[in-house]
Amino acid sequence: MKESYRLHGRVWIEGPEGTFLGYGRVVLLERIRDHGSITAAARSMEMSYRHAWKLVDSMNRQSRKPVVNKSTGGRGGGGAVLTETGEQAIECFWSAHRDFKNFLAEHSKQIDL
Amino acid sequence: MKESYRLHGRVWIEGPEGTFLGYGRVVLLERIRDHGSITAAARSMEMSYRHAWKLVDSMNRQSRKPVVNKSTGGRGGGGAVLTETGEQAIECFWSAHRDFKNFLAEHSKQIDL
DNA sequence: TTGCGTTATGCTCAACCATGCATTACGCTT
DNA sequence: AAGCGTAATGCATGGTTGAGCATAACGCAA
Repeated sequence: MKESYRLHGRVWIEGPEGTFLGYGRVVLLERIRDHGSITAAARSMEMSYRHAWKLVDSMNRQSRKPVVNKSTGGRGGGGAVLTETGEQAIECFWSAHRDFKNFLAEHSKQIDL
Repeated sequence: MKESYRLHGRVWIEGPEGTFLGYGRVVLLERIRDHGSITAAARSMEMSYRHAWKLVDSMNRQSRKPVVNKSTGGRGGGGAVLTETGEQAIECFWSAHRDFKNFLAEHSKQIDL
């Protein structure tokens, strides 16, 4: 009997103001690291800059030390750089996320309906 | 150091058409069992009858055997009764949900930021 | 036959969220 | 001084979701 039912779900890290790190936010951080700007990062994942900026702002506000350093003006107009703290945040989330995926796979087998 | 960050999340059972069983749906099933009608169940949890009906319909469509038996007209105008299959569905979800709660609590301790 | 309470279903409205656009601030480069 | 690309931010728009209202169908009771 094939599994016609599967356990799905989502996890995120909650901070003082609500969501601190979720799947989309972490991917955004990675894109910022790879592209060097919020603009390019947002575009690469088909997210509006407006929204991306708000997410970064939310993460920075809730983190003791900034997750992303933003600069305006200058050489290429400015940009955004992932900090060491941001790198750790990514690691931390993926770790929990990986365990969660295993959790879901394991429990999907136990569904008998 | 107090846990200023905690892992949160949601789980649900996915069926052929998408969500089959989630937290709200299971609570709805329990209320139907306790009240004997979709109307009363919906009211008891401050949900519109419109929405509650759609959820029940969705669950019945995706289940091999109906989760709720509905009848129109008659003694009290009709009503809704939770089936044995529905009872098992509730059990199945709470089981996964309970394990998930433990998972979240356990991993919340491991967040170091 | 009339009345009642529930299921069943369509339609409109409000809230929320993200998109998209417009505009300003910024600081290096030329 | 002028230009460039990005951060920063307000405002209008569109899509989705559930609430709320209106109405019909149903079947038993009085």
